Amino acid sequence: MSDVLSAIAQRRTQTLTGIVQDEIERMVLAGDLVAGERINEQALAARLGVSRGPIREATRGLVRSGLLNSVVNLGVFVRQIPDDEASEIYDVRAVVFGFVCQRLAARIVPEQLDALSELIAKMDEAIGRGDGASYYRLNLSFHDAILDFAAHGRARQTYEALIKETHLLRQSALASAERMRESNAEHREIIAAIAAGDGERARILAEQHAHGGKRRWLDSRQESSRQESPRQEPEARNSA
Amino acid sequence: MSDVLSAIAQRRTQTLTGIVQDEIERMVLAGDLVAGERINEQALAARLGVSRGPIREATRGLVRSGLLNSVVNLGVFVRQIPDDEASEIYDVRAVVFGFVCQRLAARIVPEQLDALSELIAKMDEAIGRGDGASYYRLNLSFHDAILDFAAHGRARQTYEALIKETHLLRQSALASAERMRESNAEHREIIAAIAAGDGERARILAEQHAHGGKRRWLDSRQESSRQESPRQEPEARNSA
DNA sequence: TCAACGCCAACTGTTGACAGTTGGCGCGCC
DNA sequence: GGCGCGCCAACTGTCAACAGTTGGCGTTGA
Repeated sequence: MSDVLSAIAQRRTQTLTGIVQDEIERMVLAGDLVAGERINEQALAARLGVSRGPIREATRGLVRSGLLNSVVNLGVFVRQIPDDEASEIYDVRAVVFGFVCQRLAARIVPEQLDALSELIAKMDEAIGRGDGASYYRLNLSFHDAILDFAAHGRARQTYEALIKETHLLRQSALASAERMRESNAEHREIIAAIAAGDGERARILAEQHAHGGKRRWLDSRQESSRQESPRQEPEARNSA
Repeated sequence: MSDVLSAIAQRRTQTLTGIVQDEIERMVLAGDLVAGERINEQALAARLGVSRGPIREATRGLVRSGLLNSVVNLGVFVRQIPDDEASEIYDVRAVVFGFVCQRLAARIVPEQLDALSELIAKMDEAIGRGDGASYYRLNLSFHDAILDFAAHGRARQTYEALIKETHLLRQSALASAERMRESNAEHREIIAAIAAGDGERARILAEQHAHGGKRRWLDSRQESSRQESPRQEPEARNSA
């Protein structure tokens, strides 16, 4: 948090709103703010040493991008994604990821292929060590690398926006070794198709992989189904 | 414009920011604000009878959704989409539209099929009359109907966000009768595949159709290539 | 004549204050 | 004791004012 304050002090070059926006986004994605929680403007303003203006502007932006949820006269809340909508997000993510992999198959260069293979190997190692946290991180890097190499700014942007929303889902990272192994096997297949220049196959596999993520999420959800009921979130009540 | 004022007066139920946001979005999409133009906070605030706060919050949201572009200390500008990015937007739009059509093929009901066929027939009529404006409107309705019938909220949301951005492109509607005819023939093929329940084919055709839109845009762009050079827009200059 | 410097108006970034709303707490009535 | 009403604190929505920055215009000097 102190580095946040310093950021505000230092960079007068970028606007406070931008900094606050990044900070709120970070807090949400890091889990400092859990889904359904209200964001207290005054408190946050005081904590970041700014007035409520920049806070409000920042939240307005995050509302638009789907991370937050605004209710008139009650404030903004960290968005709670209903199950059916989460499912839809996975669907769209799948087709975008499929497109990206297909594109990558047509333009990948050897050193990129090496980098991806190395990530897969490292993920295997992490699974062997039972190191779920490392696997999670490597998995993100893997998908990041693919997005990078595909060099399609808009696909990347769309994909990342969707990813951020799925981060709002509960316990996204709790994966069994079995599931990790399954997932990494799919990675290997995708890369093989990309390496072979078979875009059509890469796309199909990538879509299946993303749908696998959806299935794995559903499974893990079901396992922990009779946990505490999620807190109630005020949903939009627009009369218009 | 007067109805905007009344909206502000009447509905205290929704926030001014929301109304302002809708209004700016409308102005941008309607062409009242052209790409590259700056949005004067004071002037707009005065015109809508509100203070600068709601204006700033509204613009912040639209920046996040890609319609506007903010430069520190200079203000917000109607976003100008570079050609390469426009091309990317068409790409993503294509895969999303493909997905939607594939999905629709698996769930369409007869009356929906009739509605779509009727729209295609009306478009043919419009082409026959040389009525480009009607064709444009019907074309939007057609795609809207498909999005509706597919009943996939997130795909729809993603697609519409992309559509809005392409509306920022210059002269999106100037289409020759030849292009309209070509486009509508593609519509017919897509619907035929959907009617046959052939999702795979519907998807491929839908993607080709969307890419056709990209090509038609490129063509029309090239025709009017040596028009006035687009005004310079201050682009992001984030030092961080 | 031209270039560089400095002043100035306009506008954005930010703040603090005011007004209206919401949900809860306590009091009073049944 | 339970239910309903009204008051109150907290918070959001909105506004007007202040401070800093930017780009342009005029001036001055070579």
